[in-house]
Amino acid sequence: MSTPRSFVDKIICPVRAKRERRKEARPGELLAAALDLFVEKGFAATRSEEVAVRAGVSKGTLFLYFPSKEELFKAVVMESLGGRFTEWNAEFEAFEGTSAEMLRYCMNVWWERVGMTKASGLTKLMMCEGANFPELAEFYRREVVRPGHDLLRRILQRGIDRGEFANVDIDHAIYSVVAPMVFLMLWKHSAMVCVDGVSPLDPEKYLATQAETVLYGLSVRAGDKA
Amino acid sequence: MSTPRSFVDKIICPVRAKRERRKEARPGELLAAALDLFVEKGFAATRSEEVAVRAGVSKGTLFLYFPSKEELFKAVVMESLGGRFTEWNAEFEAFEGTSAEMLRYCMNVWWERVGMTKASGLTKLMMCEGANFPELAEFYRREVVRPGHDLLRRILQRGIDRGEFANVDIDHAIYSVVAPMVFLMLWKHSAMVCVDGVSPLDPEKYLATQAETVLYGLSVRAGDKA
Amino acid sequence: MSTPRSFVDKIICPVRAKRERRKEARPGELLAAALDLFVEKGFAATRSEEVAVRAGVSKGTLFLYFPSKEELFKAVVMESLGGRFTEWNAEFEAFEGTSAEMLRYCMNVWWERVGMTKASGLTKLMMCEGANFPELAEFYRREVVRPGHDLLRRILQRGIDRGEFANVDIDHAIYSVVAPMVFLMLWKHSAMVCVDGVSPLDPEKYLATQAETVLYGLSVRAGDKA
Amino acid sequence: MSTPRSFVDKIICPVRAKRERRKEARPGELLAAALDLFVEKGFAATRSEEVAVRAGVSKGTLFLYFPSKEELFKAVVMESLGGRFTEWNAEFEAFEGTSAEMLRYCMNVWWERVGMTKASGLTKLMMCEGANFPELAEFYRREVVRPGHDLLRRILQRGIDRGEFANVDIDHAIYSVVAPMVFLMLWKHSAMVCVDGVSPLDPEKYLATQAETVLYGLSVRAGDKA
DNA sequence: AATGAATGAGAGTTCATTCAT
DNA sequence: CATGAATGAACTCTCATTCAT
Repeated sequence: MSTPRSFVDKIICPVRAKRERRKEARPGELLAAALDLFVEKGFAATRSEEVAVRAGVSKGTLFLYFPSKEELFKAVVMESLGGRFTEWNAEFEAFEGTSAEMLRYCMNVWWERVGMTKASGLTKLMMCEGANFPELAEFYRREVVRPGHDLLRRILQRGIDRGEFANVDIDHAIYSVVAPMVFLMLWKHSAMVCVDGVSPLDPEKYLATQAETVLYGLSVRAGDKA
Repeated sequence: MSTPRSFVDKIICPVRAKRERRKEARPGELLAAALDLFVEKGFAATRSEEVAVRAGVSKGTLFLYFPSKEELFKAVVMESLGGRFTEWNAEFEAFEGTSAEMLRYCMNVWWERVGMTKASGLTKLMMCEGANFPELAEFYRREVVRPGHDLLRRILQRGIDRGEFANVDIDHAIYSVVAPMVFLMLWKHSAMVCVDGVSPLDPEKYLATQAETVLYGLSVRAGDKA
Repeated sequence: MSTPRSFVDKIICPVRAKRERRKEARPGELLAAALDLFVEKGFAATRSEEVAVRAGVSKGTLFLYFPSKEELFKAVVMESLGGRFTEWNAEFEAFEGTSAEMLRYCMNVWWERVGMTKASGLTKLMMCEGANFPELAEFYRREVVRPGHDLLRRILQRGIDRGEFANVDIDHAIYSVVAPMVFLMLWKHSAMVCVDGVSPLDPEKYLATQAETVLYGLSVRAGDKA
Repeated sequence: MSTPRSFVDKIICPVRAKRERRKEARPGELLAAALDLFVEKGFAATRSEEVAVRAGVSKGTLFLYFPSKEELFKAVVMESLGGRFTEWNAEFEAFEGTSAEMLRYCMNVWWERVGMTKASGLTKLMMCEGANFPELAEFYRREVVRPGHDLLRRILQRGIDRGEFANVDIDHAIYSVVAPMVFLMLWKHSAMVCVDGVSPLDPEKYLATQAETVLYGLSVRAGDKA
């Protein structure tokens, strides 16, 4: 399908005539504007024209690059999340160290690259509007949720295979890792409704605590059967 | 179906003409239909006519009972949540037992009466769409969030006053109690996006664990007594 | 057609049981309420229910007495204007005095019975909304404009026949008499749009002046051919 | 057709792509269609879509140029009346001649530019529907009534200052001038209700007569000089 | 006779999408 | 490639009229 030249392209050809550069940059600017607005107002409430205006182009141009609002959203998801799993998978494939360190590292980089960025708003958005846009929900599950779970599964399996983790039910363990991440994303993007003041939650600390809790649950203790 | 009928509706007059009977039931039927649809599709995505049709009446009839979609939503919120606080407050006013028991009981009945019912979908809805409907968000904060926080504040204050709880920062403690509730509501209504199969989360167990964590944080330990 | 028991009926049977009296009075109360509201807000902008409420009955009752809003309006017109011409015609048939006195008297009683009453609002209403409700306009012309012109025509014809008035073109003369009346009605009911303060127009004086102007135009002067 | 094109529209660029040409013409076409329909049917009874269709576009296009029906009406008022006062004021600022001539000239050009054009229907409309649309009434008073009265006031004041007019109450004098204009507009647009045939009123003659009456009232006569 | 709950056509307005330029 | 004028289906809300009670 039509996901246009991604951020990767920018690295390939660094020098260009200004006009040409802008042209090449169009999709990226549109995706950035779309990400901003989708996160800020949701999918349904974001008007196509607003995206175009924020990207500095006209309404028509948006539809030149993305055949519909839904495809635009999918492209945003791929740019921000789905398209980065090959990179992330490779990074973790090459990881050397204990599986506990690997899991901690995973949660940390997740926070840096997703949790604390606008991209986390996309997950919140899908939780809010997924039911109204089944095709988007399915796409998100396929391109983000599944690869994410698979990555975690490989980390956990590595730990078990190496005898570092207890032989727990992996699906259940995945959820233990994912739950605090999801909670953080929701809290970050929706807290204003439920608390009057500012959220007194320190995400890094919260995440570190949850990581240790999970790791404790995964630890091989006396009496466990290998 | 499990939408709790309003107090008034329970006082039924057994013998009545058909038309009259329907009239008495209308607001309740409309509120039930609205709750269903708002929770299912969100506020913006729910069309007024759908609510009417699901309640078995025509578009116009809905506006006979509620002057606008926003007022309908407010009525749903009052029926399901806001209007029940006087009852709940009275119940807790009369509570006898330790403050720890009181807090545990609070979280349990919250789950039974809100968390596990459709009403929990309203909180999720507000977190998702609150930014797009500021008046509704303000209403929700005034009629649900504030009374809820006040109820918790009284429980915590009682514990502190009786020397059962440490002299912690109450606002912070309220958040500790509310956070897992909020998380559960969001999880329950959005899990389909984040997990492939059924969520392996056991809400009661999760809630019980969180309650004990909070209570541990509130416990008076040696060396405290600021 | 269904013009219901008119005001006349009230004179006929003065003593009645209270309940019965109210019943009999219904149409009159509805007509009074309708006149008020039509004059105040116009025909299209007056809601049927408002009329019913102001008359102290329910919406359904209104349609029991008048099959539609248009028929209600016609009944109001008949009650206030159209139905009074037989009485007025008889009164002028019996008039003794000069035709000039007759014309002055005509304009004076018009002011007392129509111009200064709410009924004058109906003429303004027809001028404003007549184009949108052709059937009402036709009805109004037939039942009010035509009889009114006929009455004036007879007065003028009497004056000419008796040699009191010059042998002018009667249709044109009718207009000379009607114009200031229409002007007064429009001014009375619409001035607020065109002047900031209160209208400084004294209707009686204005009318008297206009009457003398018209009479001067009708006067038989030297050189006129009889 | 005789709707006066706005100043801007007159500056036409003879060579242009068809689409572009249409776009330039759109607002004017819509305003012309709106003026027609508002005058013909009134504000409330004119449907937005009708205006669009008469201008040869679709419903949506209307709202591309005017954000609401009320704003459309205001634009029509400005195009036809409110926006022309700067031009008219300048014209009268430059007037040389007696103040009596000035007043006669004022009433004459008013008839040519407003009274006999469709624009006069807007005044009739405001008198009919002003009470139902208070914001429009206020706008009309501010943008049309007030500037009109101010223009007249300056003429009258000039006459008094130059000793050409008696030192009368100016507000009262303004009304004397305005009243026949208002009457003419109402008569013109509503005569079909009040007369069977064609109105035998000659507006120019009527206006000239009224002008002389007013001027007589303003004339400085022996014994005045308060 | 009287009620008022119910109806549904119709109004103003929005916005994703198309396409002539 | 880029534009932005144009479209029209869809949405919320109103109100004259009906009819079961």
